[in-house]
Amino acid sequence: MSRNTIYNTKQKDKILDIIKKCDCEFTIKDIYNSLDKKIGLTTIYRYVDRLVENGFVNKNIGKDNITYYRYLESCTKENHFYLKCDLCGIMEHVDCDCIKELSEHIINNHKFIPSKKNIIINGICNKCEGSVKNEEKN
Amino acid sequence: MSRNTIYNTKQKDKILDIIKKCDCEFTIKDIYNSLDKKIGLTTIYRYVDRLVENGFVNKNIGKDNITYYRYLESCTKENHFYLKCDLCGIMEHVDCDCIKELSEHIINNHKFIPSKKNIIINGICNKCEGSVKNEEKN
DNA sequence: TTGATTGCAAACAATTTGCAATACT
DNA sequence: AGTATTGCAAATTGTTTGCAATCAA
Repeated sequence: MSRNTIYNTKQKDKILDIIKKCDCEFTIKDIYNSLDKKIGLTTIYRYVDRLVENGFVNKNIGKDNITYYRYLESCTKENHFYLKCDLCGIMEHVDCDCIKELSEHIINNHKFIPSKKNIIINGICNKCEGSVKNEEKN
Repeated sequence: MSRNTIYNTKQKDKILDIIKKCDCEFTIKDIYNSLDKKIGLTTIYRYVDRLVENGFVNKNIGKDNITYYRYLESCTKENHFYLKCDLCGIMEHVDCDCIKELSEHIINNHKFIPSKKNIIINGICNKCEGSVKNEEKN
């Protein structure tokens, strides 16, 4: 009978350790390369995927076409909110009441509980705004 | 001598046509499958990549691990806003002033222009709420 | 003891590259 | 004519799967 018990292992500990130390984006290979004693790539993929599913880690494609992950650090704290630029890819963390207000509104009016870990709004950052060009689309 | 001239071709026209008609996310295969007379996959990849580079299309990885693209044109149109359930995956479209207000706040206070097309807030929908579990990160 | 996890090798899928043929200006 | 573009086949890369061995509870 499946009981869905979760086991703690050295591999998971080690991987989470490394992830927590990256204060920026990381790739699966970054983790692999940081390991003194190697862990199977498969294991890393599987565990990081789990963290993504549970909302502790964010996953996205960089301009260079590489898959990057980010530890959404303070997931136990309230309302963490990021602005992600579609052009340069920078993800800025914002701590502002506006998000708390929005959350409450959504809960009350839309019957939906927003994640407090990873609210990410895409758009265009200040730096990139100037450089938005209107070239032809060819 | 390279002049970097850009040529218009039937293939590009056709691809852009299809992209513009999708008012939501699309994949490379979506485009390919929409074609009556086939265009090489390579060509689609190359052209869509160009659109991404030029900022006309946004690219990202979905929860399902598939690469999705979005035509950004209609950033000038209405606020499009979705609530996406992390558990069942349902993405509900919401038309509400709260998002307009938030947008304005972000523009004014955070020097960031939110995409008006693809604001997606993750969380847990009403139906799934009951089944929320509080597992560890293992 | 039981079920979860690991890690290898193999399978798979998505994307890129080389290159000759073709189309655009 | 000269350069950009196309599209096929092959190569490459990233990720997943099957499965037997191992480990945590």
